[in-house]
Amino acid sequence: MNYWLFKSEPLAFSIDDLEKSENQTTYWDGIRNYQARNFLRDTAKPGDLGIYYHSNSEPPAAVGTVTVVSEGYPDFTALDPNSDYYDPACTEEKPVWYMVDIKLLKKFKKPVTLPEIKSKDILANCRLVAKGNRLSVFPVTEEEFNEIVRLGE
DNA sequence: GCCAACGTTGGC
DNA sequence: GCCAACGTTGGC
Repeated sequence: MNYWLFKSEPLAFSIDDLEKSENQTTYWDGIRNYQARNFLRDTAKPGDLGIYYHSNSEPPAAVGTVTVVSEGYPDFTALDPNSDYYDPACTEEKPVWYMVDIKLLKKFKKPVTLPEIKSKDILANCRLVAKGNRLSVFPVTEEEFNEIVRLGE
């Protein structure tokens, strides 16, 4: 069982978009960073839990919880020339990029803002608050996950 | 809009 | 293999 933080710009795909999706499930596409790719391909498993986080929003905030509902599998948007995420280096045989499916568990009653997260000692070592963190998916500890959930309820 | 941090690219 | 240039992310 792993715990993750999934970061998304709400203008691109918000938690409300996820809520409106069929079965409140979506494929987490567009990851084009090798470290994040490795997490999705090699480590993420069905049943894993995650925090859904809105970046580039006012304020930046954790807004809910999700669960992983698939193994990592090739991100087909990389093969689609019409996709923003098209990567001409990818083929069906060598997909390079991977994604997982995630399902909404619960929207927080109140968003847990980045300043609030930064104010908690328990979350001081979370990668989210690490300087220069740019990964759009990364692991968090069970304690960090539970603390953010507690703050959001 | 600015800029720090970081990943990637490509010339050498 | 080095590293400068460039693009992107994301908080502020």
